[in-house]
Amino acid sequence: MVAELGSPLPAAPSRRERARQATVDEIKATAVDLMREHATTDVRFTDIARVMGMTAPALYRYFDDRDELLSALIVDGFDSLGAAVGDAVRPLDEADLPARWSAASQAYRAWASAEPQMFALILGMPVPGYQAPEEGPTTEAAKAAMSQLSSLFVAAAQRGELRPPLIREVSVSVADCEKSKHDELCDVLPPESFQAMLQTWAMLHGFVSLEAYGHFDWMEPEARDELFRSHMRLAATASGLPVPPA
Amino acid sequence: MVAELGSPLPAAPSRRERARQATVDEIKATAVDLMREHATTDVRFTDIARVMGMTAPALYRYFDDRDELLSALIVDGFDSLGAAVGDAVRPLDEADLPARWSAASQAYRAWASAEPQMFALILGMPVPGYQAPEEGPTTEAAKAAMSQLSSLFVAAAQRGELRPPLIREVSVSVADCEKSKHDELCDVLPPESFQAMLQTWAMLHGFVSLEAYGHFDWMEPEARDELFRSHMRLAATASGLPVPPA
DNA sequence: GCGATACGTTATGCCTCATAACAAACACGA
DNA sequence: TCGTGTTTGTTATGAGGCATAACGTATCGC
Repeated sequence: MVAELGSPLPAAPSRRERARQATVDEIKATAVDLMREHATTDVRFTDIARVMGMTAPALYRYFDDRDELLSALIVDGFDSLGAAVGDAVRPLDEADLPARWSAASQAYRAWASAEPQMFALILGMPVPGYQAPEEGPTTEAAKAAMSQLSSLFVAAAQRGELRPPLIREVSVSVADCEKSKHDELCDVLPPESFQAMLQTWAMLHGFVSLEAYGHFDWMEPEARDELFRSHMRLAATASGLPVPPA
Repeated sequence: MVAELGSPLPAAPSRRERARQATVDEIKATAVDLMREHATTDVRFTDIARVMGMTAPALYRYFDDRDELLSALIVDGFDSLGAAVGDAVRPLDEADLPARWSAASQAYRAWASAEPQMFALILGMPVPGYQAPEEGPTTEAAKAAMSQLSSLFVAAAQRGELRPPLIREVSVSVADCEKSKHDELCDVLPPESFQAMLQTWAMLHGFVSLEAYGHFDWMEPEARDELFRSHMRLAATASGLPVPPA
């Protein structure tokens, strides 16, 4: 034993544990592939196992039942969405808030359009068997994903670039804000800006939902792109986020 | 035969036809009840039949398969949504466009919150087996429901009360408008207003989706109500619809 | 009333979820 | 190196849903 100092390492992953984790990952990846392929959130253990060259009951060694797999996919979905937005924003100049907002919203949109099933899974109708556990892992993941958006408002506020929103009447109080589990916002953001952030999310989500579910299919892609850009320009204008000078 | 003049009557509904129609209606109503009860769009023929005191195979006399029942429910859903909005707007003063917009959006929201499953069915992720037939009955129904919203824009335009929208850069052309199958709009509405209408729909839909699927549950109902009102005020302001003086 | 049609039943086949019982592979200490 | 217990896979089995088939029975129109 050379490494007496092994204690800081978080539970050295044994060979078996790594293999198990790889299988878990493969199951989830296969499930997502099948969802994409069949354009549905309905995924069959049978199919996953067949693609993986296994039999269905083997999957129960890794997930107690279909709902548990679904929960795991939801967590991953939030992570993936949050990561997509984060990756899009990170390389940009911290001072260029319009660019960051544009990139963030485009990433949200692109993720949803690329993976409409995952999008439906995490932000659409709650799945039958699955109910979000109070304070469970999915709640945490959701918070992390959403904070990618809220951090833009915080940054704008801290830089003094956050204008008051178009709609001033405050209907969401500080108490409401705290219930949203994003405590860090409530101190920094004036209530009317927190409210504007929710409205911005609603605007973004509305467009992205309609598009991801095919309700804008009648439009040419270029027109959709332009419509989205103008929609986000409107969102920024209305919420007090900095907008590009042009 | 007293009624020789029967010909204008549209195919006198025979006793049998009425009974059949009643059964069809009961099946659909039972399906909707079960969807509501189980909070899912997944409905079992077995359950429907059990509730109705029948056996499952009997339902196949009325619907070829589950998808056909689903399609029928989708058509009904659009009709119901359109009717809900229409009923809310109809009694109001035709000149009071702010009130009509407020009532229409509230009706849209109330319908979705009362029947989140139906809402998901018609405007959420397309259901696995079901694909919207080109020019099929669901398309027509969808058009009718959406025209409840667009008619507000038309009315405003015809009364000369439609302001130019906040966002002027036109990204949706007349050609795009015509592809939306709402031909009557494209002559009356300037392109920027058609674009604004789409954005208004996206705003409305975004809020309503998030709320219907429980993502605003952390807010008090009163705060949600107020947030919605301010969101719709913003939508009207941004799109050029008349807003209440206050 | 009688023939045709519509409606509902039971019986059946196939598929999926899920569990049980069993077999092979592996890890690890004596 | 070998043996023992754990992990991971298999096949076998049962419950339940979709869908069809085959078969009575009620109802409608003439």
